[in-house]
Amino acid sequence: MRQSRRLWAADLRTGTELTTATITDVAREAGVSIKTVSRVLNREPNVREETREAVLAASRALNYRPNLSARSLAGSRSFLIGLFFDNPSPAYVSDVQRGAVSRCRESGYHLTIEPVAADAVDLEGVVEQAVSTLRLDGVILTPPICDDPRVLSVLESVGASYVRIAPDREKGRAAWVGMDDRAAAQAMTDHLLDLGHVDIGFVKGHPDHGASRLRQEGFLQALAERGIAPRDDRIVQGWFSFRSGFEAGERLLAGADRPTAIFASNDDMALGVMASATRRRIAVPEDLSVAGFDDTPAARTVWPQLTTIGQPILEMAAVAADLLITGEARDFPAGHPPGRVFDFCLTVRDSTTRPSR
Amino acid sequence: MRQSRRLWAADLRTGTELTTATITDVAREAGVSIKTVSRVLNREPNVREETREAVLAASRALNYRPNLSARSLAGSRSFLIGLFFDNPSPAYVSDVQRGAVSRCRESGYHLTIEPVAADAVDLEGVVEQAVSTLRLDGVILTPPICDDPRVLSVLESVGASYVRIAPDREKGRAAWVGMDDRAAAQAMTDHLLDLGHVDIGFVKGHPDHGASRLRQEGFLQALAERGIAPRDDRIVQGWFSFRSGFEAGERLLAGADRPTAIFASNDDMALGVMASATRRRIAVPEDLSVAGFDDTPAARTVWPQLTTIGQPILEMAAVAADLLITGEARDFPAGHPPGRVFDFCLTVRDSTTRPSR
DNA sequence: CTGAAAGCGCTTACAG
DNA sequence: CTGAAAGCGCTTACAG
Repeated sequence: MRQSRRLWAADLRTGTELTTATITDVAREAGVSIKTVSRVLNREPNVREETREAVLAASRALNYRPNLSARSLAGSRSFLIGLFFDNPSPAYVSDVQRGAVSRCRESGYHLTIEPVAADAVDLEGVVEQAVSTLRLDGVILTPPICDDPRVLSVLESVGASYVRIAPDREKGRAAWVGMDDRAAAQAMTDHLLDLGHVDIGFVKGHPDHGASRLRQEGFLQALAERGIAPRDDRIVQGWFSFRSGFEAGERLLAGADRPTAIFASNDDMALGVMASATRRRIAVPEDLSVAGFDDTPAARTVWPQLTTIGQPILEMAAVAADLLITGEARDFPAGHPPGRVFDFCLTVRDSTTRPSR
Repeated sequence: MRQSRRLWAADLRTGTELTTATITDVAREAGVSIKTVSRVLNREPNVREETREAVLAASRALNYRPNLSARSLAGSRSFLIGLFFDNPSPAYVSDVQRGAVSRCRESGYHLTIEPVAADAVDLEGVVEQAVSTLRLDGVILTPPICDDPRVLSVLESVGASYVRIAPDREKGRAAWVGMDDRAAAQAMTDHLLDLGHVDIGFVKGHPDHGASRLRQEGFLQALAERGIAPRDDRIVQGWFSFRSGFEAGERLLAGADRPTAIFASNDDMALGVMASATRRRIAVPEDLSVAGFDDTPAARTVWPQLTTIGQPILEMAAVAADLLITGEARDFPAGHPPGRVFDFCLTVRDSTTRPSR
């Protein structure tokens, strides 16, 4: 039974398109078989240039849009990539989305999103359901989801290929993109040391995030290379939140014996440190240099603007999508998945300067 | 020809699932026809409870996941909703996504995203391409895309139903959800007046956004109701950016004749005003009360925390998805689409207090 | 309350 | 270089 009514004649008359042209319509218009249309659209070889042009012309004339459901059902690809995330930060997620979509568009792929809670009881269920019903061609994972063993296992069990952004462990398990957090933290510390600071406070990140450890290592490494012994009371635990940064600032800035600079493991905490300084009438950067990490939009939304570390998140996400689309994320020698380290960018703004004492 | 190999026996042996069960497998397992399985899964009536349970049991046993592509190709629904946005702000978009997805999950829908540039040359093309190839069941539009006549036209021409979030004009054209910007701005102004402020500065929003006009009207209305004549030099143009807020602050706070409170049309500008005050050693809130609008995360990431207006964005987005899923966004009397106004929330924090003079 | 048949719009595997 | 046939996994429309 024919289920949808075609109204080409009517369409031409009224100017309205109630239906969409199918591959059959294009084939008829071009005077070829649907297989040939399929060849042209999929850029398969062995099509005469003349035939090819006729198909393209017919396709354009009818404003043909291949039906993704049909392609997916018949073929092995769904042209859908899934992004699973548990909001590290809206700005970060936004960049990941834009980067991934830009690459997807080049190849006719689309991006579906699945915001999830890292501590959800049925996290695996949500992942499995989405991958199976949508037949996702690939999955992109951001921290901390990218390090959840349950998620990785379920993806592998259903045979889905995936790329991890900034994974912390088991990098030999699947494709990934990331940056060198340790080197970046070291570079920032060097920046402060170069300005003349020798007494630098450090606010640690959330203990569950692998990046926290690496950033601290980079900080200590930089000090060590200059022969500076770190003072235990200058290193304070934080949780990546504004409030934890504020509290760290209160501790580090109490009393006369205080550091001339503070390096916080992310921007939110750096803003907290700045707020604490403001409250104590300690001028930034004149009396205290403050540095962050991440280059969030907020880094430019404070006074003075924050010196921080930026990552090419758009590009990292685009490459993640690329690994999925090209199939590189699926086909790799066991234990040797493709991985790529991106450059960071040390952005010096107004919150750091030479020490006044 | 059979194209995919089924390896049930092997699966059982190895414990790996290389294939996914289909409706045929479930039907066989339950001893019914595929039509009956379809009925149960789609919650259609006329199925014996006993049969129904057998199907459900078989479905669970085989871990059956209906293939969305097949459902979409055969039926009239794709179970896909598209979200088109041009980043008003990452935090806003993030909330919209989470709200929409939460409602989608309840009904087995998924969300695809299409970040677009409002000034893109081929904006219509991107929209048309996505809607046609994905067979989107519905589209959600955020400002300023929701007011782009080209986008609305192309959606209507392909017969897509859509819901606009916070549209500014032609509300009779399609379904929408929104809030009362004027009433919210009036409430904020009343808050400042109630504290005892009579000389209040106002920073206008971006002239292209409908909300800007409404917020200014609310501000003026509140003053008018107390018989206070607005001073022209107390109203400054802004562009919703931190920098424009900072510059507005510099103008409003120069000299001794300055307002005791400033109401900025969004949080970013309010933060700019606060930065300007800090630079001028004007204490907030002691010497100057500052109020914002939007309740962005940054509102709590400053010192003092910002008094502002919050919107139930999650809920608004969930209702938008609901209107699409239930079909209410499609079937409505001409010129009378469903629309819903949500309550705002005046959140008083630390940046506003009684005037000191 | 249940099912057999046809069809959705593509791709795959072959044949020529 | 091109095409006819079969099939992907569902829903629709109909019959009983």
